[in-house]
Amino acid sequence: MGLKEKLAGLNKKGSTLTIQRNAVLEYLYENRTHPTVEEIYHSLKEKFSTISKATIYNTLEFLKNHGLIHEITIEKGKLRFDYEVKPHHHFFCHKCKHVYDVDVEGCPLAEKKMIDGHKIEELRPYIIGICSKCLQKKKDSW
Amino acid sequence: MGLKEKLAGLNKKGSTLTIQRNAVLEYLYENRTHPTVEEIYHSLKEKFSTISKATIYNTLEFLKNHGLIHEITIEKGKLRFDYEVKPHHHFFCHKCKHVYDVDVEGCPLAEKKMIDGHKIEELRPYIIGICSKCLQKKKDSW
DNA sequence: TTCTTGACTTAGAATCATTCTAATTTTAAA
DNA sequence: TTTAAAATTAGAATGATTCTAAGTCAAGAA
Repeated sequence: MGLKEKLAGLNKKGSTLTIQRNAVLEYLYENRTHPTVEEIYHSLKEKFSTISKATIYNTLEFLKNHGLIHEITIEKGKLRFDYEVKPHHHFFCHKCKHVYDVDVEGCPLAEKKMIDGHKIEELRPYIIGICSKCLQKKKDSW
Repeated sequence: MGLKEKLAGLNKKGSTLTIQRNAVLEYLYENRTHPTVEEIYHSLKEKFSTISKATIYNTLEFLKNHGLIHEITIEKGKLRFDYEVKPHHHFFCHKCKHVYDVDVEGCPLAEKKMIDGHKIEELRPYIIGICSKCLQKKKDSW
């Protein structure tokens, strides 16, 4: 979904589109690197010197609850966020700590609404390993 | 894999089977509820009053690195651990914070060693939603 | 426009989870 | 036994997230 479309959805009764919320969503739109909260905060702080970390957290929670962004819990102890909400897999390299998007066809859960009587709201298919770049680095060092 | 089998594997050169490590592994064997670090610590503290949280963390890391247990990062901000290392899905209920085991047949990643040039070491297929019990509670309150 | 009310933002404190440190204890091997 | 390496311990330090209370802003009513 485009940025304008998402922003428009926020400007309805019950929710306010503030410059901070605009800035966070725009940052995620432009940075598809699955940034951490700290990265988002640090970058926005340059533009908006008074922006608070609490606002970053509140806004990310707000955007998540409106289904506009996804939370990623692939790395222990810290949150990352993703502008893309269409179902896709994430690959985490435990060497360089990068998160890669991966497309996997034929997931049997893709269209399911329920499993074992539980209501499915979101899929978080994570893959852990060593990424192609780090594999190459290792080869080079031989 | 049985508990004895896992314990035996630890008693080889390069690794020591201490009573603390024994206790942590045994706790996970007996408690398949995907406990948090705090839960493990709190419970073991009753048996071994001097056991340290650092030991819990060290031991969990040690057992994980030996492939005997799995780390679960399904809930933001805290680690959980699983005695079962055979591939299976986890369902997290964001109402009651329980983690359920779920079997999903036909995962296209099941046998894959590589994807997009990245080396796959571990799959963490997480599902988020509302569990059957919490759905029932909601119905009851109507 | 001005007023009012509720929603949002802010800075910093508080909390919670995890890691680090340095001292002590335990273990395995000589 | 003795010794050296490995493991454990208590508590401090760090890092991430949440909370708090005060101040600011925005949208609708008068």
